[in-house]
Amino acid sequence: MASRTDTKTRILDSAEKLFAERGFSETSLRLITSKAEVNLASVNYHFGSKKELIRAVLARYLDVFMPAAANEIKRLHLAPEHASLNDIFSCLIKPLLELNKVRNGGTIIFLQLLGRGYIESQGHLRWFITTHYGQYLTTFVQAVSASVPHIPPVEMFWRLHFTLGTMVFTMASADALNEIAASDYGEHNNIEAIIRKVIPYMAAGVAVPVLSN
Amino acid sequence: MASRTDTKTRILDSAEKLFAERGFSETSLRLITSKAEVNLASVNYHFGSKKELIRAVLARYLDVFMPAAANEIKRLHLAPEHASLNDIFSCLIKPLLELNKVRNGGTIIFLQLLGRGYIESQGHLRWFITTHYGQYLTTFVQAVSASVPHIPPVEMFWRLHFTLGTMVFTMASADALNEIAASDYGEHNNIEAIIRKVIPYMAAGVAVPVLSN
DNA sequence: GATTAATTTAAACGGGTGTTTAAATTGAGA
DNA sequence: TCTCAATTTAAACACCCGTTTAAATTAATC
Repeated sequence: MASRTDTKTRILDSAEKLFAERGFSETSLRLITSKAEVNLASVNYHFGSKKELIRAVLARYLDVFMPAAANEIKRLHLAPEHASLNDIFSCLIKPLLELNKVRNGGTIIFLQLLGRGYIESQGHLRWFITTHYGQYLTTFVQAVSASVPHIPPVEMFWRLHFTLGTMVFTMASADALNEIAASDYGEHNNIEAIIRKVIPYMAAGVAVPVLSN
Repeated sequence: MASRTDTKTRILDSAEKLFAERGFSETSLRLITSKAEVNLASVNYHFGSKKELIRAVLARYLDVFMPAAANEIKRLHLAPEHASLNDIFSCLIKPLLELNKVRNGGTIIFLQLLGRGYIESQGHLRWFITTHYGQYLTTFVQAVSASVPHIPPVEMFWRLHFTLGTMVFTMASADALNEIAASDYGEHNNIEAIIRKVIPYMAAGVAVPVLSN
């Protein structure tokens, strides 16, 4: 049933790297299959279409990350003291970094894929994520809301999307930013360092008091 | 020299709307020219190439916005008291909203174009903006840095890019977010309301004290 | 009004895209 | 070992893209 390395796996491995680097619509199936050293038609044979390949690439990470993240949040709530926003965001670091064990560079690939997915207006990905992993998202949103009860729901809706934008944009351009930081300031960051930089920024923004003007 | 409405203008008007809505690479010249009711080849005749059209579309806004923004920042510094981060960010609101007078919906179109430009990895736009408007950007960065002197330059570099990501992502998905906010919370925001929501979020993130861990 | 330059036009060019087809090959199960 | 299903392959399909060409049209100058 399987050849050298599973053709399906070779395609997924090649696709996720290219998708993360250059985005979905900028990556052709011909490039993916040539890097994977498989036949062009095998993508449609195994996945049906490019859209379904994109979803499969993301699902491979979401299936690992989402349960692990939800678990961390649940554990956080077992502690008696009130969890801070920083705690909630920070407890996602471990599940994120563990993606590096699943695959080399898995963490940044996952975050970049997520970024590309939300940036490229392809609605099918938004739909796919919310219908398949919506429960996990709800858990997260509720945890955040509970930790800053002074923020009304509508305001929280906006701020969480601001946060999504911050994260997504940062990760999509992480490589470029890291290069500039290295050449201009001599600072070399790995993905964990960048995550640890962005969390306080996002937490402060979400928690800032609402002004009535 | 000019026909009905200048062909050049018809192309620019049609292009900026489509570019803002669906991104640069997802918008074909054929779509632009058919909506503008001009011939396909006229784009290459008047602008040379698609890339140069993209730059021309952005330049039309940057040439208005950048000097106006720099002027506001200069005026801010004439006041004796120390300008807060919120003040600095907020003084960009007026120049932004005045783009609505230049063209209908100009403000959001400009911000979305900016977002698309930074999101799509097309390096030629980054280069174009920094070489043609770099002095204005420097003015802005210096004003921000001076208002929160406790943030070291490297950290400021990262946080300003977090801010760029927040802004850019929010504007690129402003229409979608507004629809959700309306249907889920009954809240209808115009572009100014969204800007006034995101500024405190960004200001809080940029100013948050750096933790030594 | 004739001449010349600027602009518009329809058509084609060369290349890339995702997808489909039908034949060839491979791998198990009987 | 033969059979039949799963997989791989090369080729073609139909379509979209940005750009170029050369002829037709329009506008401006003398």
